[in-house]
Amino acid sequence: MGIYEELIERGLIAQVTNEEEIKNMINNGKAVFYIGFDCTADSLTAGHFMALTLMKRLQMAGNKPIALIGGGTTMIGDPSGRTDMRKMLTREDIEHNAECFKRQMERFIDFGEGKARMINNADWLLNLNYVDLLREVGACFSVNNMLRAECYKQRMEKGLSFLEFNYMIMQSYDFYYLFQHYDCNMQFGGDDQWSNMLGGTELIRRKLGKDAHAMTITLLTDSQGKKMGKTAGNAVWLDANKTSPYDFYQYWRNVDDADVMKCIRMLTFLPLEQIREMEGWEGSRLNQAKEILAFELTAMVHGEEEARKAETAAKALFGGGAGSADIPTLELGEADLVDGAADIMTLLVKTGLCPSKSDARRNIQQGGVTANDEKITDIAKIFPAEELKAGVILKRGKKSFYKVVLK
RNA sequence: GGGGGAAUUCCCGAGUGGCCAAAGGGGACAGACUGUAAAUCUGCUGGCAAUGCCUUCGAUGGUUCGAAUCCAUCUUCCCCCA
Repeated sequence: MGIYEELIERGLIAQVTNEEEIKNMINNGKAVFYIGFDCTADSLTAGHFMALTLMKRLQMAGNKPIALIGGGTTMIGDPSGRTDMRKMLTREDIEHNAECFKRQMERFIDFGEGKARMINNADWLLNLNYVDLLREVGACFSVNNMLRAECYKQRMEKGLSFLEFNYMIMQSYDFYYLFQHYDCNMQFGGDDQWSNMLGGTELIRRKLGKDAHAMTITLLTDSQGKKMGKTAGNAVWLDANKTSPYDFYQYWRNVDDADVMKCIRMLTFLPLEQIREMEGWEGSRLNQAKEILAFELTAMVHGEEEARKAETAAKALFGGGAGSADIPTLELGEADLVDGAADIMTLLVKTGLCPSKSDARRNIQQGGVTANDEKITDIAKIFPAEELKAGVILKRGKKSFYKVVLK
């Protein structure tokens, strides 16, 4: 079974320009492909994760990935899949973000000599001359066709700035540039990138008379059709400082029943035989699948050790016992005490379990707070120093907890 | 360039001088039920030294005892005409 067949079975491929040629190319390790990453934040997210694993899969099959950092395209902002314009980022922000991306990607992809490359499209896009560009590639694009592209269609309702309209041209130019300078013969991207990607193959055909390929990855959506990798509108980050390994683990541990197997198939590197066996799991047995999913992904992003810690912490907490050392801890000093003690609401806020005291009060009043497994009913509850020295485990709701220790 | 309309709390969206920290819905959070799932029901949803006080209805300035609401200027967006 070739890598192409594997990708199909895992449900990763959405659209391709030419199935036969692409299959041949990647099964034989002949592809030099790129995936673009726009650096709109200072960390990659779970949404990028699938693209990273795809790069890795293809790399393992002998193909050469190019991670294209969008230092230039981010200056414009991709309107695809957006109903409003992105906020404009400064050049410094973008450079900083690109640096962060680079560090994170190095964990997944082997950028060793001749194995993969990381390139920033700022290197060529930022120096383009407007008139030259218009003459060179502008002539190859039909506005009529561009407007027909799905990504612009939606925006025709809400408004689309000329700036964003040019995104497709920039992305196409990237492909054109990489094709010429790096022998890049294929582009990968999320399915929402399809029209932008076709722009590139079209440009290469017109300018150079050669064929280049494009292939899109199925977007990871949940059973309700929403993009996965977000909680309450916030991204799940790959950076441990922005989303702790424990939270990352919990995100996947908590996916819907309906979505587990899909996630395992699409995101993990478990062998297909093993996955096929799991397909039949139902009901509460799916909890096992969720544990596997969460562990596998956390291990990939944060390393096995962190994954194990997250797992034991979770098991200890949900299993009843609460003695694990691997749970997030807040260390207090004498200075944090008032009259040799600390009150519950302040602790809840200090640990970040509650965003404000008002919220802390609400949670207590609704019976959602426990300390060492004892329900707290008094919003004025005080913990004396001796108790804090031994360590107190605070829980807000079922899934958030923090250990507080007085040093 | 001309004309018309809009901006409200996490999101959608009511509110057109005091009864407005601002209806309703969605989401989020908590509780019950469960399998750390889904569905359902209940509560809750600006902050604080909390029967009160402070900050918030695009921005700034003004009118008024009192402004989300009225006026002026500005910003952004949408629609129509060119």
